[in-house]
Amino acid sequence: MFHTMTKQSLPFHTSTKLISRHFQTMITPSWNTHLRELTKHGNYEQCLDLYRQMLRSSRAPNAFTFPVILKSCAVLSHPVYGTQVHCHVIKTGCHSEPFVQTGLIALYGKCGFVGDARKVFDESPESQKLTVCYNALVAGYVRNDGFCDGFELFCKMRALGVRVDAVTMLGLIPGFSGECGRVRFGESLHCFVAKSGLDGDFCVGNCLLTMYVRCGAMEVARKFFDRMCVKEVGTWNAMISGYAQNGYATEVLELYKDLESCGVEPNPITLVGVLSSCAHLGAQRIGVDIEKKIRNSSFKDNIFLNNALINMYARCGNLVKAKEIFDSLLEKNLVSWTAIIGGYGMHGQGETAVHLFNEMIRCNIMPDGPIFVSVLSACSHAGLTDIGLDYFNSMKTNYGLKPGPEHYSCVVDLLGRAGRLDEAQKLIKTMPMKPDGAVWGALLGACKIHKNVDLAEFAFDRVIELEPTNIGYYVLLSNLYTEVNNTDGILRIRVMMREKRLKKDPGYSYVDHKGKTHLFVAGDHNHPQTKEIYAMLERLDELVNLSSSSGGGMVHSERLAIAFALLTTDIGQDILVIKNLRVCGDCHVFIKLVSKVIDRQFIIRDPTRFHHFKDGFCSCKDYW
DNA sequence: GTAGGGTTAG
Repeated sequence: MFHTMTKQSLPFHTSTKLISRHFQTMITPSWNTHLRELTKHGNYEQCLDLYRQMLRSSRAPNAFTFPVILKSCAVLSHPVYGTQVHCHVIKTGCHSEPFVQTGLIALYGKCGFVGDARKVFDESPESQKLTVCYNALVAGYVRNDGFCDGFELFCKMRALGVRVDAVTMLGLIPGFSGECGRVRFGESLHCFVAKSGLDGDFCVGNCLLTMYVRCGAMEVARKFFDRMCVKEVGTWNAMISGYAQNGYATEVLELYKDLESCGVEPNPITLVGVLSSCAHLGAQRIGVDIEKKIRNSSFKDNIFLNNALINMYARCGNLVKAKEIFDSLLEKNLVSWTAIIGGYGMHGQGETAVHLFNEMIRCNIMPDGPIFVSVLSACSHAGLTDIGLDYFNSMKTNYGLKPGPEHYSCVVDLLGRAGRLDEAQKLIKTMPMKPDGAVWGALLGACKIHKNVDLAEFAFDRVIELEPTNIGYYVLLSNLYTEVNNTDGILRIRVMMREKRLKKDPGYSYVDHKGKTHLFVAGDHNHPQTKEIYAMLERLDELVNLSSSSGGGMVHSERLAIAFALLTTDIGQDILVIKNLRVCGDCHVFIKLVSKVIDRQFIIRDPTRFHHFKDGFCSCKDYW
């Protein structure tokens, strides 16, 4: 990997020849100074390049050279070259130098060779092992899934009386993240940190906060966050990203407002978290403000931010804007493609999604697992069943990718929507892993569309075994029973829900109109324009019934929302964003049909939960 | 003149 470095990566804008002559006259300490300067400014590649020149000039590295070089290897994750440097260390007799040993332990720990790190650690005499040495190994263990070994070493430090400091905690704390069950251990570690007086370090605070977030203990995390005295942008980021990843989108937007009012300057990481929450809520207005901020900033070309913008606009239904940003990107990565393809897919434009995917392949970009989820679900929403199946098969044969349960659930959905329920069932039987809730849920959804009660009951039993509190599945089966007039079934589900104390939130749909968000629930009569809305709905139902038998898949609140939207939006407006409509085949058929009849284009965004509403309809709140 | 750590983006 070392030979890949270019001459351009050398320091100074002079020729290699000149540099060589310049450095040949130098003694080792001068080389060391240059090397140190380079790493100080984060120029690790150049540092290694200069080290190579040093060797070519027959200048022997010393105990001051190696820590710098090992650090560079560690940061760049160059284990192969790092091992070569280890040989140089031995040749020059520097292997017993404590600074060099620590560098080696850190290098091996960072590159995943924790066994080698341990070897170096064990070879070092006990009297020479200081806190830094332990810290490097503790962090090495924790990073490489060796939490128990790391914790054991930490206990040994305390038993031996080796000083434990903030950096020890920074290496150890991430090991307490993960499953919810560990949050108690995390809290006890937190107690230790506080007792030791190490909680004053804001890095340790950030680390503890992230630990709670990763445990999914959001309330504990928030309490801790509120109590933290020093909050720098990283602290806010840990909390914002934590909320965003755990689906607390409204909390993210609230926290972002707090951040702004505290005068903290957000960085790209902050904004990515906020944009992803805008995407979830359909809060395009805030997204637009953030885009303005980005365009006027130094990070306007940040690929993560641009991808987040594409994702936000696409999910908010503004595919034109999403595509505009996508096209303007000089550098597109797999995430950019996934965002735009997913966007077209979720709005029923499967053909465009597939076309873009093919274009991506033509550009020699290797697809990965997540992009196949976007492509497969695009195919299933657009009814491109066989194309979707071909893509699924190509995952393994053309790209060597192993389909995960998320891909199987897409294909079950794909087959199921097309009415190929037997094949869907067969596919589940041949899955190389245990089917998860989403797989059985997809089958259940398909059974609902095709009114197959027996198979639906079978899938339902499986899915509630895996996700007993997911109300959606109970509602799905109950709705199917309603459609086939199975009163016993409806009652049975109702009893089950009561026994499990599951309560369904009323389904609602909403439409943005002139700065107000109008919200509808089934059978809603609260809206001031109720009369006109119901008249319009009647007309629409008539139109749809005349043209096709489809359209029955939409619930009442959705149809009310559409009727209202058609009544109120300005003539000449060609894009209408209707929110919280379920993205399903029937829904798209209905929308397409209506837009054809009234000669307007509809964009539909995916379902979302929105907490800030009153009964009936709500006015524009802070977010819109 | 040197060394150890964490947060982050579909």
